[in-house]
Amino acid sequence: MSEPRWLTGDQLAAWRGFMKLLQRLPAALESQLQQDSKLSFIEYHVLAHLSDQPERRMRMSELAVMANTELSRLSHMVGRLERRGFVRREPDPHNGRYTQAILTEAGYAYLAEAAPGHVARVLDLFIDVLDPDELRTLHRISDKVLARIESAG
Amino acid sequence: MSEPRWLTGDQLAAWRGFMKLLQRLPAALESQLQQDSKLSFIEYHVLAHLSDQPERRMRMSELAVMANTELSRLSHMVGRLERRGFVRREPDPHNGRYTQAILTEAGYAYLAEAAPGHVARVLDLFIDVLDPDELRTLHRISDKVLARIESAG
DNA sequence: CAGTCATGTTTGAATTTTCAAGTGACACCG
DNA sequence: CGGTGTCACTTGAAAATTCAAACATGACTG
Repeated sequence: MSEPRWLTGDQLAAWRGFMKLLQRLPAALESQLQQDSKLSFIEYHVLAHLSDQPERRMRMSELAVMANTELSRLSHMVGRLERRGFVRREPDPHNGRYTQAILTEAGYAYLAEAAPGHVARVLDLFIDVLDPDELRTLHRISDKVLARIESAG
Repeated sequence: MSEPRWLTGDQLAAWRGFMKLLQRLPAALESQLQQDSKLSFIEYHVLAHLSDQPERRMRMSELAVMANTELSRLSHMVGRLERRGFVRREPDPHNGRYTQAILTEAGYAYLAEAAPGHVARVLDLFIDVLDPDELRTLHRISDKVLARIESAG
């Protein structure tokens, strides 16, 4: 058994800061969405992804990937959004195994109302704080780490 | 009502990538901890912060700040850790309003088992993927965004 | 020194998420 | 075509989290 390797002081400080960000930024965005639109971060993104789609509809499993969530969680979540009238579900006419989630008119309207406030907060708390170079670096960092996560399984 | 501002293409791409990271990195770390040590990310950090403390004890409210969590959640969580024998609680002898969470011997031993695997994963998925310059930039980014979140309330 | 107040923490109920098992549609194999 | 299998999704129960209210201790006030 080899001596386990630990983080250097700089690495630890950077990691701690980043972890704090990991916790605080989503919380800050959630709180705005919750307050102004009674939506969670993920619910917002489910609606947003649907609205980007040609027919405002998408398979549950695709949607799960896009929203970075598990199918089961999505299924419960879409059930709730359905009860609110924002989404409805239909079996895919071409293949009954698939279910399509469809953004309703009411859902679209609701999203349109919620979006500007959310985007404003993303700009205010995140985008506008960073200079273009930092944003570029962060983008590269994200891709690198994500690639590593993929390959590590 | 002014035209709401939106993100540029580059900004959007960077934001999307970063959001994905925000979702995937904690999930990847959690899954290792869960698998190898039956601890959630936050539970691990609660134990870790306690172990860093002089007497391996800390007030609940301080601990909540360090672990970036709300007091209520922490209280439930410490209750669970207590049932597992890793932590115990005592009222602060100097001021009965405060509660101190105390890491037990068993909790310390358990953490000592869990730590190397977790650290190895942080190194593997995160630290080792980035060069020192990127890590420095990320550290600066984290501090800037966190400062903005603080000041925005 | 009783009464009110503020603060730190806990508690229980409601909501959400996770986990494991269940269901239904299609594909394939004999 | 009848099984058997697999895939996409749903469901229900268990676990965790959030939310609001309760509680306890000490501080301040008249």
